[in-house]
Amino acid sequence: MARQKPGNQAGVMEKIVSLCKRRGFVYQSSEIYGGMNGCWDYGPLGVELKRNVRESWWQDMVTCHDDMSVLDGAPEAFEMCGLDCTILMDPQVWKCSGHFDLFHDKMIDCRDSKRRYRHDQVRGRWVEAKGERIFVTVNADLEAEETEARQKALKYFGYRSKDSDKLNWDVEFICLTEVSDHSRVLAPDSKELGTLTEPREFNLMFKTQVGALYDEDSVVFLRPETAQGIFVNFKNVIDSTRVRIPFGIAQVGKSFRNEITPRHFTFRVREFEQMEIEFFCNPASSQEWYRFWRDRRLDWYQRLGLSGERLRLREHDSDELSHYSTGTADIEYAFPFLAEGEFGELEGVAHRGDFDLRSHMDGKLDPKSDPLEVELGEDGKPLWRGSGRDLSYRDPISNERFVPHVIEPSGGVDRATLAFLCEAYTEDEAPDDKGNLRQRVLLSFHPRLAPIKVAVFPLVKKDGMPDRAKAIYRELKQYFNVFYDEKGAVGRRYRRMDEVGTPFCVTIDGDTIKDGSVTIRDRDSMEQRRLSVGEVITTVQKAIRSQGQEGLSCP
RNA sequence: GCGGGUGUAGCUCAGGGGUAGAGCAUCACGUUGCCAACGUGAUUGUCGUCGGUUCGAAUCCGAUCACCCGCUCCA
Repeated sequence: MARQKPGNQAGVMEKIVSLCKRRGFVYQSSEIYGGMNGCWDYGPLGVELKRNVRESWWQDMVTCHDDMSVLDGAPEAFEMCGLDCTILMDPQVWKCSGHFDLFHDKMIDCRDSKRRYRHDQVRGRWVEAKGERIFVTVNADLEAEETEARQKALKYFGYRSKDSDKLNWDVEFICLTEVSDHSRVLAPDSKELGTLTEPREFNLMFKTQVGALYDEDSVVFLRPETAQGIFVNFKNVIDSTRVRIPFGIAQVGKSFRNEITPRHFTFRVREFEQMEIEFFCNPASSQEWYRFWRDRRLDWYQRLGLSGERLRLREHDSDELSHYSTGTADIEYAFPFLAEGEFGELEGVAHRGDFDLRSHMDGKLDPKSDPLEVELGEDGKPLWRGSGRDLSYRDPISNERFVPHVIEPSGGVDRATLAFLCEAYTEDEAPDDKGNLRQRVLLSFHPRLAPIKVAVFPLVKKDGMPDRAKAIYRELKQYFNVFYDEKGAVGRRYRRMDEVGTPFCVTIDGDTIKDGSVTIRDRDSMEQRRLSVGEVITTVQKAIRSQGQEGLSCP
C-alpha cells in the first residue's frame, strides 16, 4: 500500500487547515465578525488533542517523574514539582527580566526601500558639500562604515572618487537617535533624502491596567513568558517544600506577545500556551544538566511520534548565544508551510546561568557585561532595582552557598500540537467495497494524543447490534474517550474516524451477540482482529502507553 | 508596517449589473453483513464587512477586516 507523507508541496498546509476547521480541531477566533488576526480557537476535537499534549508533558515531566532513580544521561536523581502563577504580575518583574527594555524598541520604516530598522541601531555621519548638509546612514559594520558612508555621499552629490576631499565630514559617527530632523537623512537603503518615518514604538508586551481608575501607576502587563513566575517564586518553593537542588519547577500557561506579523496558522500567534521548566542546579554540574535536558526533551517529541527527519535538534552557534549562556538548543520541526529545508522552533532548551535569579535579587543585569553586572542608569544607580531578597541557596550537606544555575526547557503547547497535527496528516489509498482504490486521509496520531481513542460501531442497525454496541460503548467509556456511531455504511464510519485520528474502531456483529467477541480495527494498517471486550481495554491501554512507532498496530 | 494574491453554502470551488449555482458534507426514512460513490426526500447563504456609483450591485469603485505568498520582525 503506497503511503505518502506529503512534503512541503503547495497545498498540504491548506488541506490541514481545512480539515481542522471541517472536523472541529481549530477555528479562527471571532470568525463571525470577520476574524481576529493571529488568534485561533480550538474546537471540540482540537481541545482534546491539545489537552493530551499538555497532559502528556505534565505527566512525563512532573507527576510520573521518578525522583528516586537516576535517569539515563542525568548526573544524579532529581525532584520535580509544579507551579501555576498569575498572568498579571508586578511590572518590576518585567523590568528586571529584561523584557521591558527589550520589548520597547523604537522602529523606523523607509518609505523608499520598504525596510524597517531599529532606531537605535542605525548609525551615520553628517556631511556637507555643495552648500548642502545631509546625514548619511549606513548598513555596514563599524569597520566598514566610513568607507560606505563616503561612497554613498559621493554618489549622492554626484562626485567621483577623486573628489573625496570636497566632502566636509563631521568628526564622529553618531546614532540616528541623536538626529531630530529626518528630512536631512539619507536612509541606509535609499538614494534620496527624507524617506524615513518618525520613530514608532513597538509595544511587544500587552499592556493593561488594574483597578477601575486609570493612571500611569496602574499599568501592568500580560506576561510574555511563564518562566518569570517560576523565578520569583523560587524562594517560596524552597521554603515551603522539602525539595533540594537539583530540582525543577514546571508550569503550563498562557503567555502573550504582540507579534508584529502573526502568521502560519497557530504557529506565530499573539496569545499562546507555554510549557516551561526551570531546572535549578549547582553551577559545577550545570553543563551536564544542560545536555541531559536537551536530549531528554528531544526524546519526548520523538516518543510521541515526531521521529522522522522533519524533527531536529539545532545547537545555537556561539555567536547566537548570550555570553552568560553556555548553551542553547532549539528543537525544530519542518512544518509544511515553511520552505524546503527550513525548520520552525518547537522548544528552546537554554542554559541561562544565574542571570535571572541574580537580576531578581540585585536588579536587572546588563546582558552585555562580562562578568555580569547590574545595569546602571544615568544617575549611576541600578536601572531597574531588584527585589533585594536573597535568592541564593545553601546546600544542606556541603554547606556551600551559591546562586543556582538554571536550565530552561521552554516549549510551545500550540506549536507542539500543530507539529503533531502536521506529522499525523497522511494520505494513502485504500480499496473501497468494490475493490477500487480510493484516496484515504488519516491523522496517524500516537494513541496517547488522539482526541478519540476508540469508536464503537454496530455493523448494521438491526438484530440487536445497536443495543449491544451501546452497552460496550458505556463500558469502554469508563476508561477512554469513546465515540459511538451507527449511521450509514460501516466503511464510511471507519474513514470518518481515520480522518480525525481515532486509533481503534470496535465493531459489533452477529458473533458478538453469540459469544461476546468483537472486532478491533487498526487505523493505520486497517487490519482487524477478533477479541473480547476485556482484551479491547488492555489493547488500547497498551497502545496509549507505547513509545514511538511501536504498538501503533493491533497486537 | 510595505508589495502581490484571495474572500460566493459546513468543505472544495464555478459564475458574474436584472430571482444564488455544482460536487462533497449534514439530516430523515428505507436499505445494509467489514472499509467513504444504494434509493427517496430535506436543510444550508445578507456572495467577508461597511460605504459609494446605479432604476437595480454578489458583480463596478473605495475603504476596511481576515487568510495565503514575498519583504520586515521573530525578543
